[in-house]
Amino acid sequence: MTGRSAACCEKVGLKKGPWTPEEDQKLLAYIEEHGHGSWRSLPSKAGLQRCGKSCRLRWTNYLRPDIKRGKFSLQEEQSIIQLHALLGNRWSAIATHLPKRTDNEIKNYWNTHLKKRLAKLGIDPVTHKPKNATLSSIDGPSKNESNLSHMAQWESTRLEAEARLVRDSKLRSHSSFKIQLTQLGSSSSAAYQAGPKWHGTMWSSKSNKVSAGRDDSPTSTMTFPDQNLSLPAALAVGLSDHHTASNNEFIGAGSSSSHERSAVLAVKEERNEEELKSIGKSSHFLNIPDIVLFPNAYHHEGTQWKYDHASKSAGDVGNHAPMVEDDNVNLPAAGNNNFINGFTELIINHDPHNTTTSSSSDNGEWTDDNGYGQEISKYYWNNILDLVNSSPSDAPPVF
DNA sequence: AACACAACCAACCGCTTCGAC
DNA sequence: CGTCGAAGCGGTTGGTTGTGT
Repeated sequence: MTGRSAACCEKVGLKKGPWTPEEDQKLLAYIEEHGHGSWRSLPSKAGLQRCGKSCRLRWTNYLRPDIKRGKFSLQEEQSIIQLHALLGNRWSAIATHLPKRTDNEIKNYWNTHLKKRLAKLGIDPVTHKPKNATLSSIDGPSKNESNLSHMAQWESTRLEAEARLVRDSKLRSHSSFKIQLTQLGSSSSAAYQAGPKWHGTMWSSKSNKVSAGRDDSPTSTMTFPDQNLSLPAALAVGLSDHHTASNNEFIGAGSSSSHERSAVLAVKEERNEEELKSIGKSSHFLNIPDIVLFPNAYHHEGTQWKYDHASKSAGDVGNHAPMVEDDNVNLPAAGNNNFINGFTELIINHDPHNTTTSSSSDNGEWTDDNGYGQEISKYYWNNILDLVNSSPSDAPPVF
């Protein structure tokens, strides 16, 4: 960017640059007593020689009391990576899933740490796919990959909607509202019966809880004709005062393709603030295998791979340990995740548990020569999609 | 000790979106 | 419906700090 012309700070005498402790104190004291009100008028009232915008940024990115500072935890890193895979550079949306972290902080952390780490692993930080992957056939993307992509799109939409919910909940601090999805027909609808993998893990527990008292409002199905899969939809929610308003309004989920699918969402305002807060929690802490992100943190002991916390570091990506499945390694475990297992089987036509044959190339990139790249991609995207499924047991349903 | 380079991150700019009028 | 101000958002900059030579 060239030639900064601070449009909002054109007024002569307004200070720019780093904030001093005295300025921080003035801003804090004023907001604690009066709230921020109008940012434009705040600086003069607070005795600050700053523009309102600068004050707002300082408050939202640094001074706010609910901000957590300091190192990002492994779980936070995983969440950022996986949410980024779904949402892209929508930092504010990502931030809503990481409590007490600002979008600015997440963005900085991504640009300075995570993006580089993924690049070193041979994963394109934009597409989140192995750079040299040959996952697509010569004729183009496979059906499975296509479906995976579609699902990722849906989840992206849904997560964005969640982010909006969380944002809106903050704006509605004095009003409670509830959201309720209703389903087309009943839980015995064709869509709902389509597959135990979808039904049982990805949606049913959540949608069942919120569908009590359902009315006859239409709901959606998402269908993958190739696999005879359909999803109970309730996938996307855009909820804000002016966008959703009345009961049972169609929100407009989904959009994209010629694929046979439809989504209708019925929403009822009936969600209290605590529920909304929990939405923030519900999608945290996803599981990209540590061994992928921190291969040097693992070492072999006998027949097992062990995790060494001291060895884990951002730069620790040079030597790759083999991908193994072990209690000590954070991989999706067989049998404890119906959806992931089922979906994995759907997209990759071989034993999903056989992850022991792998290697890396000399330049440190994951290779596809013997399936390593595929394995990583599989786990990567499985875990991204597992996001939906990762609600802690104490968290109320998202939908 | 001095310098060069890299990494980090707070703060900035400008575009977009939203809401009031 | 159009206009305008405020706020939100993402990309980028540049000062500071850390590390290597």
